[in-house]
Amino acid sequence: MAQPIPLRHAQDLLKASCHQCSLSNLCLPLAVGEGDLARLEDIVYQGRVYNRGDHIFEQSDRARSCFAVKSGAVRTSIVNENGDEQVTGFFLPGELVGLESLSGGDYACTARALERTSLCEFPVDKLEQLSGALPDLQHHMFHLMGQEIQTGHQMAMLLSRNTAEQRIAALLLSLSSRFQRRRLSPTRLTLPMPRSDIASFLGLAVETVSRVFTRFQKQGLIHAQGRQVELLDLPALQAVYRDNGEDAPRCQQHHSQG
Amino acid sequence: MAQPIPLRHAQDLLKASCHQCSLSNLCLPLAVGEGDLARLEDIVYQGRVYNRGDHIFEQSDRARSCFAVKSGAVRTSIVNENGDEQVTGFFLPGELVGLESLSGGDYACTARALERTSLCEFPVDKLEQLSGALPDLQHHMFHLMGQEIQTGHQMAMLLSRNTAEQRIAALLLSLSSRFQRRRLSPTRLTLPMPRSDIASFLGLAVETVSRVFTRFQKQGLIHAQGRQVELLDLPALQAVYRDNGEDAPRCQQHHSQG
DNA sequence: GTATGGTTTTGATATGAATCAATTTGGACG
DNA sequence: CGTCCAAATTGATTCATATCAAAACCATAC
Repeated sequence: MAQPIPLRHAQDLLKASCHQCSLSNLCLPLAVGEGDLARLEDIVYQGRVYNRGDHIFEQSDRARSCFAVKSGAVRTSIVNENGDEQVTGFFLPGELVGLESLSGGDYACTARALERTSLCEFPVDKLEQLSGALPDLQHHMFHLMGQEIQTGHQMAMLLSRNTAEQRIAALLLSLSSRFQRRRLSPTRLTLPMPRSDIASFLGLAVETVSRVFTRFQKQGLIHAQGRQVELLDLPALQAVYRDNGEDAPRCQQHHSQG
Repeated sequence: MAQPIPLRHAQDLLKASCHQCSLSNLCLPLAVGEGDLARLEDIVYQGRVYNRGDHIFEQSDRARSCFAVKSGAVRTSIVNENGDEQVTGFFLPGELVGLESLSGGDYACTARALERTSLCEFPVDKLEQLSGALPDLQHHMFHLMGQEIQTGHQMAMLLSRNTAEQRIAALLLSLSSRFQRRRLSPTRLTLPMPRSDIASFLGLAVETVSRVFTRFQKQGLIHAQGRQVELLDLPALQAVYRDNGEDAPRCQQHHSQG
């Protein structure tokens, strides 16, 4: 049942046409010049569509590819030796999942679709080969991986130094700006993940996440209806993230009560 | 005073001789064939020696190089917008510091020597160039960066799911195996960092670190005398890391109450 | 329309680690 | 050899969040 790489039918093995992709300015194609784009298209497969819960790759399977999200959303998670799982990332359209697979060996995490999702698949060996030939692509891969390392450090900071409120504010703000990057509303979001995934990702209990959502709502920072979230006061959320309980607000912005 | 990149005297700008370096089997040279080693040596500078506390590079400075530790130890840290600092990593001989600098732009963290330390310096532009020419080197760079991303995820897991005891056990075990890689004793370590750095790295208060050390000592897991630490019972430490408070020990190992 | 199972919310309580406060240790240096 | 300052330890108390328990909500299926 669980295939390392999903079985594909012939008609699914479509060469992707980055030229026509609306995400090309967010995704790998942005790294290569018009002239070399064809060579990137040569190695990419437009994969099948995944339904909610479908696994894209599984921890410990041989790492063959990394994936770009075309539509939908992906979450990655790792399971430690004790068997408990932690969500390690959420990936939205235009973002690359499984960059660690470039380390060779096996996938260090499991990737699943959070909703109906379509992906482009980049076989690591070909991607590596092409990177050797296209300095711009190599540069961009280094860039992306470096970013991912930095994100990890930010995450460590968030997890070890920040309160539940700050962590959730940070996540909402991150999602907001990533939505904006795609020219979607930065204030009206539909969260692709359940509260439990948010909790796992932020190192909190589900109950805490729920409580913070209601607290934010009561404070007028957000309006949340299940997965529909409206960010009513971005500056205030930023303030929460920055100096949650701190007495002295650094800037002139302070959020309204009620 | 604070130089982005330390000033060097002419005699310090020595071409490194990876051929003769005892760490070549742990460091970048291991990636390139005997024939290409000279090309790597061409781009590496054997930097000056750093004293305890010397900064190697500073957050927000232009990222020009990454560094391999030859001897001594390095710690990296980031400072967030609130101004509080978090230690993000410790680097021992044979390990590469500042891989994120390959993302281009500025350093995302500050690196300082924890003790008298000597480093080799790899200018990122040249390293990138050479990676394009030497597939094995490129492969290795991807490998290292992928590893670093994975380490980040492990860290996130540790910080959000594990108790103080588990975090400290994990750190001691990590140091132990990294010492062993260098053919040093895996049980008698001299910690290169103060308790406060351990605390910051693991997201704990110094007091907690101190308490756990004494607790471990009382339980006969370690013998600690300041920075001198002897790991008396590695399997027990592993057990602590795995299933700290859990009722049912998974394996046959249970530690003695000493 | 009503049953069903998972998700989310809410409440009460317990607890691990932070914080505050003080003491001890140990190395650097005159 | 004693002084000094930073690092480390120990103790008492507080607090944020986990945990336990239950209710409410919501989508889907029947």
